[in-house]
Amino acid sequence: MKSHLLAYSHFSEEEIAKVLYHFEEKQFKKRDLVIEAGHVDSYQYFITQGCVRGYIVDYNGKEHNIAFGFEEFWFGDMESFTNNTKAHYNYQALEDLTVLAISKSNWDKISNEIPAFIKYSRNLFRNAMIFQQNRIAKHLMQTAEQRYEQLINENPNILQRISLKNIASYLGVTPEFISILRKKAAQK
Amino acid sequence: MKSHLLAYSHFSEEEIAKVLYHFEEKQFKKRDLVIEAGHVDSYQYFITQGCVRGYIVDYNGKEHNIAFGFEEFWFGDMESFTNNTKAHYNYQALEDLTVLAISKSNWDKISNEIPAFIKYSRNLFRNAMIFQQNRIAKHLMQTAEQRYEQLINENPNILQRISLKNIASYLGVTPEFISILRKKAAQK
DNA sequence: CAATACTCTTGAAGTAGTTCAAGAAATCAC
DNA sequence: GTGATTTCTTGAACTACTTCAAGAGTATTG
Repeated sequence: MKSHLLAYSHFSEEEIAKVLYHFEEKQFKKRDLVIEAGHVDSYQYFITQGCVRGYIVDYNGKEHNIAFGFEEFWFGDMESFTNNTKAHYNYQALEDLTVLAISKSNWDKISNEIPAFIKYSRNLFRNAMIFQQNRIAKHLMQTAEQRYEQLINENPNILQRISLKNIASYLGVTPEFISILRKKAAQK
Repeated sequence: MKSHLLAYSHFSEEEIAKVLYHFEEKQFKKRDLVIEAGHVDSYQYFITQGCVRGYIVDYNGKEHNIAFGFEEFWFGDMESFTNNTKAHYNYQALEDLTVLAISKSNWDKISNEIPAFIKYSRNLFRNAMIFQQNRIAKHLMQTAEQRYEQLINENPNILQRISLKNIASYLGVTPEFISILRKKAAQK
């Protein structure tokens, strides 16, 4: 299962076993918080089943989704993980969730013992960086309507798993406005 | 000069020399394009003097700044560099510019020969990823006014080096609107 | 199988930010 | 140092998106 993903870099069989050995499987119920803002969280999580949303709460108590995660995605509060500081972001299970969790100490241990793992994580980070940069660019270039249409074109199944409200928050608009867009699209 | 930055990871003296050996210094005039969208660019650039803007051009021909770079910053079109595809972004010198450029082949060579370099680049990517994520979060949470004030509070010297127009584009608003905000702030 | 609580929609009124046009101030080029 | 170009400002009209309120539909809970 996980080895499939580890085709991201070049690992030997023993290395894969060694890596996998350092993960622990954890379960969460729908609506549970995996990571809570304000607390230090020294884990990274790899999703094997279910999905999550990452969000931040502003000074008015309003939530803003910054990311979704599905099967075979990594998530975690990277700043908290790296610097042992309090997490800025919350991560909540949107469905019953199974993850493989790895602690910072195990992460560092593997990094020191298995060079391919550093390469693997570097590739992960690089791809995440590219993704985020493209997301910012889209935000600057496109209207809410274009962002919504592109999102559902590129992820046709997302509507089955993520509520309109959460999609709206991710796109940076109100759910009401998405409703208006839908109506408009239906009339065409 | 560069060794200062290489304090990011642990390098021996020889390793630093070996790394530096693979860079070439390049000069650009103010307004020159270092990277041109639509062309493959297989370099990463480390700024020793000057500053740049990264931007993308939309279907209406409008430019949107996605990043600025100053001394001791890296920049490059990571997607083009990694996958040998055409760059999506342009990078333009905003002042006369001196960079240390490293080709993809030298980058890969160093990565294979010097494990500390992979660690170094992984840390760079990780920090970039955190930065971008925080930028997205700010965009979702804050008004243009808050984003502008935070930007100049955190980078008090930026106004001396970056034009209002370019700052506005980076923040995702029109220059006219920044003018309005300034007037409003001055009246307080 | 009610009761409660979310989710999505609709509409009317409001606001943050845009567009266009034009002028003043600063910078650049020769 | 003068003409040309670019930068910043101002104002008036406009629009993309928000807010608030209320109702219908769908899940979730005991």
